[in-house]
Order: sequence, then C-alpha cells, then structure tokens
Amino acid sequence: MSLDQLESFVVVAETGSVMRAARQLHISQPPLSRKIRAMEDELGTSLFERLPRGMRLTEEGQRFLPHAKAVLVAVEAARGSVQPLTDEAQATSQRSS
Amino acid sequence: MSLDQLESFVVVAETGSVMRAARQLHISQPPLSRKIRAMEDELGTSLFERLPRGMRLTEEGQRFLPHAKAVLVAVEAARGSVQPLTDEAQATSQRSS
DNA sequence: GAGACCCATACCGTCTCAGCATGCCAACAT
DNA sequence: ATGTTGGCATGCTGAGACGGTATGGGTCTC
Repeated sequence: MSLDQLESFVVVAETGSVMRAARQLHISQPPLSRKIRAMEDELGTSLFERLPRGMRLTEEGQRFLPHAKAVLVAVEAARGSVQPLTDEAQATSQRSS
Repeated sequence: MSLDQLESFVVVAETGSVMRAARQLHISQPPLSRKIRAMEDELGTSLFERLPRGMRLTEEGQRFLPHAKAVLVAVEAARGSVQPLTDEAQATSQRSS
C-alpha cells in the first residue's frame, strides 16, 4: 500500500468516478483503475461496487475511507514538522514569536 | 515521500545505522542510503548527521520521528479496518459476537 | 439500435529501483 | 605509521513498476 494509492482511493471515493478522479489527479483513467484494483487485491477486499455509471463505496470502503484520510493528514503533519517555512508560514511564525 | 521511506527512516533512526537498518529491512545498504538521502532532499532538510560510525538524528530528524511513526500506525489502523480477519482475530471476533 | 458514458484490459515504452562492486573516510590496533 | 575494520556514498546495470494509448464490453438514453 502506498500513499499514492491512498490518495487515489480518497479521490475516487469522493468523486464517485474513476474518470473524474483521474482528471483531478492529472493522470489517465487506466492507471488509476489499476491502482484501485491493486489496493483491493492487497487488502483482500472490495472497496467499491462497480456500477454502470460509476463507483460506490462498499461497507468496507466506507470503513476504510476515514482511515485513509487520517494517514494523509498525518503525512502532511510530518511534512510540516520539518518543512523549511514558506513565506506565509514564516510570516505567521514571525508574528507568533 | 513514500511509506517505504518513512519506515526506512524510522528503522535507521532507531538502529542508528544504515547497515543495521538494511539488514533489519532485508534490503542492501546502498538503496537504503539513497532512500534516506532522497527523503532529506524532498523535505529540504537534513534528518541525520553522518558520523564516522553511524547516523545520529538532527534536531529536525528528532521532530520528524514521532510523526513518521504516527503515519505508520495510522496505516496499520487503516489496514486493520478492513482486513479479512486472521485466525486469531477471527477467534476473538467469534467470542465477542 | 446508435450514441454516450464508464470501467477494465492488452500492449508498449520509459523510468525507478534494487543489488553488486567499489570508493572514501574515520577509528583502532599493533 | 600502516594495516584492518567499520560505515556511508556512488557508478553501473538489469529487472520490475508504472503511465499512456488503444480498445473492449457493459449499461443507460433516446
């Protein structure tokens, strides 16, 4: 499981469509479709139902979604913990010090 | 940044050595050395001091470490949220149902 | 039944990444 | 002082991963 896959999952879940998610993620549809399937294979469970007009989360998918988001949030926090400050963050930091 | 890199970082931090971490992770030393450097490059900061006999966390590295662990814990939680139950977990689940 | 919509698969080229061999530096022993 | 050991970094190469294009196949709409 990769962060990339987790983000893919979240965007597909939120758009309800591999195609729309692919556009949003700036990749083409087939690789994204494969990523989702690879995740499902690795987890040994189906995260989405394939409907004729899109994807709908299964129960497992619904349970998984908040965890996936939590991971992504934790990653951002990790980044932020060492990030050389951006101009804006630096300004904020100046104010608070 | 990948989960793989985060795990690499944690193990190197905890062993204080790329070589020992590589053995523990069942990969060879050069790729691990490169992963650490790639992470530092991406974060734009040095996570380790290179000592003649190993690696020591910098201040940034020390700040980063708990966040890295938190990400890995969150990933395990995500896995657990959908994992088809192992024999033991299944037994536990049987008991509780 | 033609067209639109959407996900899945085959195929191919590229890029990543792991491992091996080796370099280089510091510490230690004698 | 020199040889030996311990440890991280780097050049190279082959295998595997990954993205894109083309296309298949199913369902809904009119």
